[in-house]
Amino acid sequence: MEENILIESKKNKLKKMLALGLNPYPNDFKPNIHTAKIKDMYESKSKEEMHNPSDFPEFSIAGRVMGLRSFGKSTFAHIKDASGKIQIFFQKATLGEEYDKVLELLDVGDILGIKGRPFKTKTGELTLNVEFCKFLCKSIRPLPEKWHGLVDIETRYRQRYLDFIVNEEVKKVFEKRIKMIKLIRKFFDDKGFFEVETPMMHQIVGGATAKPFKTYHNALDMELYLRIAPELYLKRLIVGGFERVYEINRNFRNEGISTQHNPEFTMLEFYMAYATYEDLMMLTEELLSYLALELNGQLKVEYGDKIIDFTPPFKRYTMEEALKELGGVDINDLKDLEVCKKIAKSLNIELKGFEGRGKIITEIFEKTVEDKLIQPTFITHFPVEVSPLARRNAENPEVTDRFELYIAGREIANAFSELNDPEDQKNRFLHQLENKMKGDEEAGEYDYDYIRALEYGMPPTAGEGIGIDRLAMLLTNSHSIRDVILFPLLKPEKHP
RNA sequence: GGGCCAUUAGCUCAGUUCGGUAGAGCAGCUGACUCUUAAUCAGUUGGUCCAAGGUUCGAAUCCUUGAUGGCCCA
Repeated sequence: MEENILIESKKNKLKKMLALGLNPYPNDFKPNIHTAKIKDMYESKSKEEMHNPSDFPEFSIAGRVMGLRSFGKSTFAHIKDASGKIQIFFQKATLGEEYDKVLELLDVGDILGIKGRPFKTKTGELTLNVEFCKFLCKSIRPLPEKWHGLVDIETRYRQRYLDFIVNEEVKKVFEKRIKMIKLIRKFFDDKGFFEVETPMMHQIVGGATAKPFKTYHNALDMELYLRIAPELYLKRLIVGGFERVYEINRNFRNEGISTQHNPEFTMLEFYMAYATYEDLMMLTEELLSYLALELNGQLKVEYGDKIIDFTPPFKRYTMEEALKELGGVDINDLKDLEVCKKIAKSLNIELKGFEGRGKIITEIFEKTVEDKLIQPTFITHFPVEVSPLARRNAENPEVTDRFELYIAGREIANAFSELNDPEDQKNRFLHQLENKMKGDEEAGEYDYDYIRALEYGMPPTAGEGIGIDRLAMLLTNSHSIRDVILFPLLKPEKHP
């Protein structure tokens, strides 16, 4: 295969290095400071004070060369490390013969170790005057163009490392996501929750309604599923006496990919004994307003052309109220299954035959109301049929003590007071099995051990799940889930 | 699953209307240059035009199928 001319040019420099006895990939240089720290130290000094490098100490830095401006006997470049960038200045007067050798071998993209003293240039930019320079890694592929950077979305996702090298703002999104997750941990740790890890490989599909990924354990000759939710294990811990637990980890759902869906995604689930779904609404308001304030400095957060206001309390509607007030659907019509089916049909909702009234009402809600819920809004009183693990409402046993939180037209959180009546839970599982027989691929399975656990007794508990990726999207003003996932799933690329 | 759009040099993009020698900038290479920062100046290399078929004297361009990606809808 013919080598690209740019790669060939860089490989030629690599060969020259080898011919000169230089190791292109050594690991014996230790930087002693980050570039941002040097900038902090000398930011306030004037360029007159910093005219002469020999007045200042020598620093060792390491990073990637990000620009090369050569003038014959002197050359400027920038070095980029994890903290940022700093300009460096090579001078023949300082480096002697070493100057010509380095400049002959150096390309943008190479990783260098530099020792040098700081000064300020005519334009006032803090710069290190290079006194020693060592190649730490020779790059043999050209970087994308310096001005436009890397724009092609497919390449940005496939080669995220390149995206990070040339598109600085991308790193900020992920730094914010990481900070958000740290804050969430702090929030729950401070309230006495234990962070736990429960199995990712399940023998029984449960805890949510979704199609699972299947896998296989050879030694045990056993089919396993990647978990669609950790719920049933976390509640086993509540049975065991933990009282407050949370888990931040991956769930896997074998469904379509879109700007809102990645097959593996990160979920926060937490469970709190002796609490109700109403307590969790307050806790959720507290958590989200805390995150918005800590991450963006204010409770009003820009999201596209909208301003999302995280100031508590959030709006609350029962599902019926929301259908009536926002969806324009008459709740009296929804009391009859056949009328529900007609309304669903008029809204182009596809029914497979196993759906009962509760399921259809929920579908009508999603179709007519969901995208109108821009500001944070709790929707409560979900039908029992779509809430197989939630406690029934004391006044109306057809609905559950459950809420979903919607922001920017998307489901962000789902929570309920937990069903701890083993007999009721058993019947709900059996109903799920019936639906599975009727063709509901998302229906859960009967979990014998979970029922057994409930029979020992689970304290009254409330639990909630929050989609971390979607929350990160909101707080980083990102409009595709792929922009907040480091390596989103893509179809395989063709290699030449 | 359906509709629309995109795919041309390493990168960012023209060229497709109306078929007629494959283009620019950056990057690379050669040369000049000791305060630039998209350095500048002169010269220059580089192409499976996403893939496979078809129409045509002739296809990056028109047609068909497919691949990948994006947006919208379900």
